[in-house]
Amino acid sequence: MNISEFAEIAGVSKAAVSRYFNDGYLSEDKRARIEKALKETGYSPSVAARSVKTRITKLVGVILPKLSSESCARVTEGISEVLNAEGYQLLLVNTANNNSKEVESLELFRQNRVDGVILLGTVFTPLHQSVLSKMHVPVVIVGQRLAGFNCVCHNDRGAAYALTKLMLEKGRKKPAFIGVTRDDLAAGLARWEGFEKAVSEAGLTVPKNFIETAKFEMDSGYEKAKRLLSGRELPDCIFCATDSIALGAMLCCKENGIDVPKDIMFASVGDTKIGRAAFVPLTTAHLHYKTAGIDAAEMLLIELKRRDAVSRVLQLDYEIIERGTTAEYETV
Amino acid sequence: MNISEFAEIAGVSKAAVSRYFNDGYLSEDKRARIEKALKETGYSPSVAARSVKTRITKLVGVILPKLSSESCARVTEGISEVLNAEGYQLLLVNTANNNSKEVESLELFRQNRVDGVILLGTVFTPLHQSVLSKMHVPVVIVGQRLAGFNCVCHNDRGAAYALTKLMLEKGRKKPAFIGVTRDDLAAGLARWEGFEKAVSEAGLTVPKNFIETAKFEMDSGYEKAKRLLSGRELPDCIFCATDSIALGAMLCCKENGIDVPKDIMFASVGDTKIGRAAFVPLTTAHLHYKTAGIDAAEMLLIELKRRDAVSRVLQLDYEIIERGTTAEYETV
DNA sequence: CTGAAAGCGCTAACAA
DNA sequence: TTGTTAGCGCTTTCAG
Repeated sequence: MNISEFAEIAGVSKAAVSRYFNDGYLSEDKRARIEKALKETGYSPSVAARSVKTRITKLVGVILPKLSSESCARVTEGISEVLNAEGYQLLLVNTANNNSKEVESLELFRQNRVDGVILLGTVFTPLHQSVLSKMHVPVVIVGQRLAGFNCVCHNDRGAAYALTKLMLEKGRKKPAFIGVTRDDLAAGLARWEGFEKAVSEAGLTVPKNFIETAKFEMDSGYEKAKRLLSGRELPDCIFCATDSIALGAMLCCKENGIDVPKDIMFASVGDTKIGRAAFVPLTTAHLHYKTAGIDAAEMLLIELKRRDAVSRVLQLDYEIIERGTTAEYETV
Repeated sequence: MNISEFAEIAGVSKAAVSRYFNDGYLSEDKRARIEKALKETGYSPSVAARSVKTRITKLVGVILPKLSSESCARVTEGISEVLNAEGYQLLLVNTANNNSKEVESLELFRQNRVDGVILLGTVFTPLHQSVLSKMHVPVVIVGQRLAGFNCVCHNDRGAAYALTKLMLEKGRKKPAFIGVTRDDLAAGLARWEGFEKAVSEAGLTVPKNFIETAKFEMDSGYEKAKRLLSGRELPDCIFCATDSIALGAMLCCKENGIDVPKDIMFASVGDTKIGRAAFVPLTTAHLHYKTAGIDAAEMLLIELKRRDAVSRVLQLDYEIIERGTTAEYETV
């Protein structure tokens, strides 16, 4: 049914119906008649037709690297909560860690289809920059900071620093690092820098073979740990960029009869469920993922209202959660 | 820019442009001119305007109870993979376990906005039935079976049966059960039935206080286990409806000095990451979540093409993964 | 406060 | 093959 048919049934004009749905002037009489007809017919206006006129879609595009990653899912939950409450719907794109698909989706959104975009960023290429800067709708980036754009990000550097320091202060002298690609400025580079800072402040140096770069997966953490543990000398603590990586590495230790935390301490960033129930509960830095989603959505909402040119960066702090993987070892 | 302006720039008619984007007849000459202009201007047609005419949105609504649940995320990944490849986008609604929001979203989608709906179902009320049957677009339900609708579901009963049987065959005589609400016909009722079947086939009965109903969370599993363990007599094996619940319950055992699997064996359904890295690796039934998503998407795609009246039910089988929580205890 | 009427940007039937 | 033209369902002036 379209607006004309419905208007006829309700016994009012098309314009009255339109006004009913768009807070226009309307007498109580007409309003009542429309409401009655609404109940009878179940009519609801076509979103598409409305968008043609108003250029408003009430759609927000969300681009994320991996849906089944707990952190991404949490961010998206936060986004969804805020945006749904404001009558927006999420257009979700899961790039499956395919960087070029990120750009594709941006291109797709650049045209029309959405009122705004939230991008859970990973690695930014010049292509990203160029597409992003040509965007006609407001964009908020989550998890990364990109000059000139609205960002909600975490204190990756601080978290990595604090965790590494924690282990070194417990007397560990041979720290190792399993990170992710430093092309990822947040989870890769910043966490690396934090680790490095703590290490050098402690007057230590890390041999090259104590540094590994993994993928964002447990299996990869396992593999890298295997290499780490195959050397002549073992590290006595390992900082991992993510909980999954840490868990994989810990599994490798377990298999090789290496005791955690006695022989090797572990700490990583993320505070995902997996770390809590691990065979040795994982010391981690809680990042406020859901809050990041909420804040990003609110930032977007603000942009949607008053589009000013100034871009903002919001950094959320972390929280250290000490668990078994960094427990002091009691000398008997 | 709209189609008229673009047509002018390209030096062709509106119709030619429209045909270019809709596989109509077009001479090579015009095609080339349009492509050239496309590069220069970056024009792309308005999806909304197109939808008004064609009544096709290329949007599929996905309704799910909890985004940050690994199983839901996996299903959605599968859906996304298939649908994106066919040029569809996902309109995601996270109901946050709010059953009435499920109905609301269906209502929202019932009107227009989407070409089809995939519903990751939990508990169906009569209201669901009524809204679903009034849907104007094809619907596929994942994870539940609802008479008269297209469903992709798991063999919950079989998985629960097999896991319980596995523990009983290892000589356990006092099985307990931590499930979820039986209003959830799949994860609740069917898994309960599977458990019951194995138990009664073994000639055992389960005392009332060995049956608990938890929420879909680790904490809830913990709480319920606490009650279970506070009784005079302890169970010697516990079947849990989900991995999270099992993990929570196991954590409770650990705190109380109860050995897993020696004192109590555990098994549950889901095969989520969390179970693999647990302090005792969890015996579980792998449900093919991603495959379910893929199959559901394909089912929807078929419906989208030829809308016949017949509804189909696709049941995916499980796979038992034996790990430490059901390891034989060696009598020394 | 109301309704008629002119579009929004696109598609598709039609005649050429 | 092509261009003209009449809508798709809605919003929004504008004159009442």
